[in-house]
Amino acid sequence: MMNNAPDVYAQHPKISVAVDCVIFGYEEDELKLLLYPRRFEPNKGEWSIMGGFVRHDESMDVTVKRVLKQTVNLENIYMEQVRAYSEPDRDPGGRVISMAYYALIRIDEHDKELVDEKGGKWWPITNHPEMIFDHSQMVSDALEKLQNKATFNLIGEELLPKLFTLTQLNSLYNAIFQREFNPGNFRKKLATLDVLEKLKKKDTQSSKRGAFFYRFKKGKTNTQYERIVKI
Amino acid sequence: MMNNAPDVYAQHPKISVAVDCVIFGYEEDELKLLLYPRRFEPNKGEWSIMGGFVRHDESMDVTVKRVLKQTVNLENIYMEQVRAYSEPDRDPGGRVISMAYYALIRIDEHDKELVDEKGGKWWPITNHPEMIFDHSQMVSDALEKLQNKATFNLIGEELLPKLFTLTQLNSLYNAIFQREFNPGNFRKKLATLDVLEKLKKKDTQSSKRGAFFYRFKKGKTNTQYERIVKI
DNA sequence: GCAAAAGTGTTACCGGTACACCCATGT
DNA sequence: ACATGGGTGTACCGGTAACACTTTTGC
Repeated sequence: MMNNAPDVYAQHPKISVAVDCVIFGYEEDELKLLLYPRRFEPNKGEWSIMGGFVRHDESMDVTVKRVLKQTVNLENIYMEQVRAYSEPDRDPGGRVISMAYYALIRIDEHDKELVDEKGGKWWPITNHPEMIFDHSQMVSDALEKLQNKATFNLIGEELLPKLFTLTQLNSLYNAIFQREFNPGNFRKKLATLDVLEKLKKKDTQSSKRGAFFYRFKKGKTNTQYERIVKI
Repeated sequence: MMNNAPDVYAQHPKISVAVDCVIFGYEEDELKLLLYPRRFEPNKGEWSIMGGFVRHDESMDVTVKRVLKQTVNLENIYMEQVRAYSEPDRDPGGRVISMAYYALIRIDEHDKELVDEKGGKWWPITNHPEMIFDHSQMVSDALEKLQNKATFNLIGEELLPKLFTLTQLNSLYNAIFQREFNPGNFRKKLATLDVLEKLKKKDTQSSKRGAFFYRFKKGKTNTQYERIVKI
């Protein structure tokens, strides 16, 4: 396409390149991921994460954005590269190199009808089915990346409602790391970070006393390098 | 090639896929990287890291191994994926998606003649020339990855001689992080890790008293999850 | 009053840091 | 003897973990 001369590039093999995106959401105190039944052979009907092929005019980031738009009808999603999977025989249907990503979305904001239409289903990270090819590996690598991210940045903005309580944030961290952080110590740690803004309003959904709502301070998002939890 | 039926895969674009490898070495108390003058247009003669195209029957790891064999004539090299670079216009010569890797080698063990032949040159990480395309970005991303690795694993086995002193290891860490770690505290930290084996022999090259040689314990390599240095 | 979740206070401990100091040896 | 790098000891400080305790409110 861009070649206009006898070209060293032209003699090299070309390969189908895809992205596969682990879509994480948070609901009912659980970290969940969105899986789809594969729509064509090979392995038709088995569970997989959503993916798409990289087009000639797209960077991989753009491909993922397009896939997310088509999948959950959301834009401006937080996402991150996980790693590339390139074993020649990883996909029995043909030679495809795939770059895994993970994305964080608010489950309550996504397009449920669109997901239903394509047979998508949210699964708890602690209890999901086996997936095609190396997708199970992608999921576990993505979770590891997410945990790493959550260690050095206070995440939650992309997964929680815009207003949330410290208890909810605590529960999110419990779900991500699959362990219980001490509520007292967790909120003391948060207090040192200067990323959250306390509001006057209270959430009375889950307690009689009510818990103050918080939100992320503008401009502080994803700019922290604090260590949130110990490894 | 593997297609044998009307195939959904066949309709998708195919793209040239390359790997580019940041080769790190350690010499004269400095972390260095190996750069080459590009051998063809566009940007012929400008500095670049070594790369190669992924063949149909190769995983990316295998491609890197092949490139390293051809470049420095070494095998069984420690290497790690950095990230993918996929902007459509990143390479003015054509559409190429590149996966960046870094590799760690012992400078004194590599094939200097082979490197010379191709115009390769070792540059200190603190003072290297501008590179083609996004290679400068690859180098800085690779260094960040290496620092991250060195934070949670005691590295050195791949960069230092088989026998080394704690002072040398200290200097390596200084070079990687571009700061001075306190020698007393550094060696106390090492003592808690149970990865190094103290030998009876002493190195008398750089001091009158002599410093004990150490080596990495078998089986402990790259299996540590300790935090070596604070971020 | 009591249960239940929100939120605070107290204390002990561990690990990092800074830095002073001792050790061994060639010249 | 003294300079030089190797190596050890110590004292302080801050963050973390464990956990007891108080607050608020609906029932």
